[in-house]
This record gives sequence, C-alpha cells and structure tokens, in this order.
Amino acid sequence: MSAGVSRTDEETPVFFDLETTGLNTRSSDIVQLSAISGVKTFNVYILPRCPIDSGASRVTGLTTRRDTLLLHGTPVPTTPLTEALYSFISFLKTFNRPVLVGHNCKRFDCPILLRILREIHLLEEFQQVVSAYLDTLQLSREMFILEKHSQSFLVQHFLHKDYGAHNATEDVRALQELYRVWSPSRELVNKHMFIL
DNA sequence: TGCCAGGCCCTCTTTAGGGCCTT
Repeated sequence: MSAGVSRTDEETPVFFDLETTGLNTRSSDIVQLSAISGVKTFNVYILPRCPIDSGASRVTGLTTRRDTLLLHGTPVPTTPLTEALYSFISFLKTFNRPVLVGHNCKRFDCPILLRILREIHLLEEFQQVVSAYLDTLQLSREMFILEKHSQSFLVQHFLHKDYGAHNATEDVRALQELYRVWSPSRELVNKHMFIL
C-alpha cells in the first residue's frame, strides 16, 4: 500500500445536527435530530420536555402549542424521545461503527445528545454503534485562514450558496457537501477525531 | 421588560476581556 491510507479504509462519516430548545447544553432538549451519509438520511422531530427559548424559536422556526410542535406555524409529526433515539441508533447500525461528524459538535451537539442518552439509559448502546466523533469547526479552523468559521459562512464561502436554513436536514446536507469539497487528509481527520 | 451558557481562542494577555460558535 502507498504512504497514504486508502479512503475506503476509513470509518464512514455520518453528518448530524440537532435543533434544540436553547443554547444551555446542561438543560436544553432536542427538538429535531437529522443525519445523512451518502444518500441515506435520518430525521425526527421531538416534542421537547421544556419550553423552547425565544431565541431558538427565532432561528429554527419551531414553537410548541399545547402538545404540538409547529414549524413556522404548521404542525409537524413528532416521535417520542426514547423511540426517536432508538431509531437513530438503528440508523447508525446500518453503517460499520461510523464517525459522527458535526459543526461545533464537541462543545454543543455531543454534550446535549449524550446527556439525554444517559437520562433515558441508552448511552451505552449508543456508544457501541459509534466509533468516534469529528468536529468540523475545529477542522475548518486548522485547514483555512478565514475571518469566520460558522457553518453559514463556510457554506457561502465554499459552496457559493445562500444559506440561512437552520433546519437540521438542510444543515447536514450542507455539511456533507462542505466535507466533500474540503476532502480533509486522513492525518487531519485523525487529529480532530475524539471519543466520548 | 429583558435577559438567560460556556469553553475556546486571540491579544491591546497571563492579576483579563471580548468575540466566536452552537440553538
């Protein structure tokens, strides 16, 4: 084999994103969970157990009224929390111990996701189906000298697309596309992968 | 009424402060 490691030897990246009730990683609930890898996609909406912060509603368009989750005022079907995370685990099982990739996931998405998995006693099962995590914010800061590294800025800069989605399904599609364009080296990916 | 977090990084730093990044 040549000096570089064949790309096919790498763990499959699964790009994921959460929309949550707020920015506090110790108390926020998940409202939407999306993931994508190649053409395989996953998406669930979850009725949160706590109110959605006004700031979060402003950026995601998600609100609650009684026991209904609304997206820009229109009801969306929700999945009970435990069932939603079970089905996410089932989705991840269709890959061979993938790497979960998210933007700022080390400081935001992972702490929330893993705290809630622990609360509903699914953390151990989850960790068995995921091999590691990769944060594209850290990757971007190492790969590129830019004034900003927010996902919306990066999408405009590299993909030349207007982007203000803040919908998890669109966020993960954009992140997967960014990653393809960046094509980070195995060495860089390894450097920024982490285990929780 | 309006605000609410927190860890990392940078620099006009280190006995600190402010911006970034996520919702």
